[in-house]
Amino acid sequence: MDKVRVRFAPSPTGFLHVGNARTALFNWLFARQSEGVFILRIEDTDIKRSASEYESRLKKDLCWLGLDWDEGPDIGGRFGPYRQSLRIDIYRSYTQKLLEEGKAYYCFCSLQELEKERKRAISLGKMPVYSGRCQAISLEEARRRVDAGEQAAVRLRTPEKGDIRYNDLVRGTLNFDLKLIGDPILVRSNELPAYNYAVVIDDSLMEITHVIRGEDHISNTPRQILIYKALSLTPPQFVHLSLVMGKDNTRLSKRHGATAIDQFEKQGILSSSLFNYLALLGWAPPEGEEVLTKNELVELFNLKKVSRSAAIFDYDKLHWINRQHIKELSSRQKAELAYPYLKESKLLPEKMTDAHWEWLEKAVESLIERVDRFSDLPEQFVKLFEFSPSRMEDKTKEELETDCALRVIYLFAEKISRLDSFDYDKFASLTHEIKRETGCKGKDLYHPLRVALTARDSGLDLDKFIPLVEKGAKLSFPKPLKNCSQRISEVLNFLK
RNA sequence: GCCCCUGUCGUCUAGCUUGGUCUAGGACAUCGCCCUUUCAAGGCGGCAACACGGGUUCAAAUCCCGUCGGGGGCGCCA
Repeated sequence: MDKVRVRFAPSPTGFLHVGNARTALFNWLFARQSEGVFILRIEDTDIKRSASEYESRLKKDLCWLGLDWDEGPDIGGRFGPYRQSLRIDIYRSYTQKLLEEGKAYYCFCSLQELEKERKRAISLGKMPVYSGRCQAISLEEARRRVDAGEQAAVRLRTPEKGDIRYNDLVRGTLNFDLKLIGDPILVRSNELPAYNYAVVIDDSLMEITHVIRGEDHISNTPRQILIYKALSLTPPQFVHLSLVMGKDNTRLSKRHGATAIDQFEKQGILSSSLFNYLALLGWAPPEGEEVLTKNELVELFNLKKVSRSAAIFDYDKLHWINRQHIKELSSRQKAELAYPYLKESKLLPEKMTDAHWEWLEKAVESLIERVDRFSDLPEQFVKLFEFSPSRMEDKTKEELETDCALRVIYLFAEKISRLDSFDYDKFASLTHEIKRETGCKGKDLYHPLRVALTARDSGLDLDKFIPLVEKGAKLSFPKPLKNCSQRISEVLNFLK
């Protein structure tokens, strides 16, 4: 079998979004697992909408996701250039050939005329198809008119009867009636190639073996096959992927949540998590194990097993997968990933000492399991830094005012004031004494202490909380961390 | 409107090619229980689907036909 060559061919008219990214990812996965070549080609023939900022954003996002290309703009390759705007001469030479052979013809119809015909066809309940009116104009006459400055597009002359069928790797045989396909535009009157034409020439010249793209291209495929035929070229294997939808079953868009790839990055979704989730959208691993690394996915992926029906993007599952991937990180990695969010929230200083990092590693290790993205971490850290008995909820405050609670807290305050240092071991022995002296135990003993130390009725285990607060109190933070003894005396003041 | 694609738990899916092993499996979400001084995490368990109607067959999620639903396309956009 020939070496697999696939391509991702975005037009630089917007950011890389989930749908495109998944198409790119499936192409990449297929290329890597078959030890083939993954090509990036920029389809920038729509000069009005294309912009180079988008191209660099696209490339940046692909890199972040870990989709590296073997041939493409900037890095080049044997089949360049990889930007369509640089290939205009190539298309032009093919056009001349088609025109001479009579396989294509100039069309002088105005946009208004065409629009009118289209509307009429629809109102008659028919598929709008170009009438073929300009087919009769001879090449000599057409050239004369073009030289005289008349605007003309170039159309492919297609057969009127019969059908076009092709095999789609995930959908099987697809059949299209030629009566419903008009003569497609090859070259627009501004002399730039139309999408269907440029794609065929590029895919063929770049020796693409498999065209893996979105389902929205299914109906372009017969037109493209017609172009391959006119050019005496062999079409590649086509693979049409179903589309990605939002919760309400409409095409995924901003109102469903994040859709641009860099938004996920900003939220603290690991690229390995998005990669993993995207691969699972429309495909399932044979053994059912869903949390997978890039390498495992390359190994297990099977293009033929891709689902034919549209899939809804599920943020919950993405988040769950992200959690699983975060767990695999080392403490240091977690801390480094968490830091920017915490610095941004003014919880951590600009300059971090070794002691800060050591503390942060422990803090993140304890708190990360309560969130599924790094962007949610600051609100967990706030619970550590913020201690204000006066802002306690009434319900929580009441829990402090029971008989047992009051006795426990006062006794604890008295005992802690006699210590010059505090840690969890000391906490354990104090509570042991308090239990003996007050007779309060279990929840009656621990819960008041939790509330007194945190001003909240839920949170970290105290064996994690106490060391964090005690060690943190010795470090400098934008907003200082109070130690246990400070906290208890504030609560006492508050209760008076 | 016309053409094309598609239809298994709320969601992603396994099973469908080669009917029986499917009282339809897994995962997310949800609910409950356990663990636990709280919350979270974790462990265990529950709820929950073959779109509908006809065939074919001893037997259909699996094959055939129809209906309905969802999506896409119908550009000198890509």
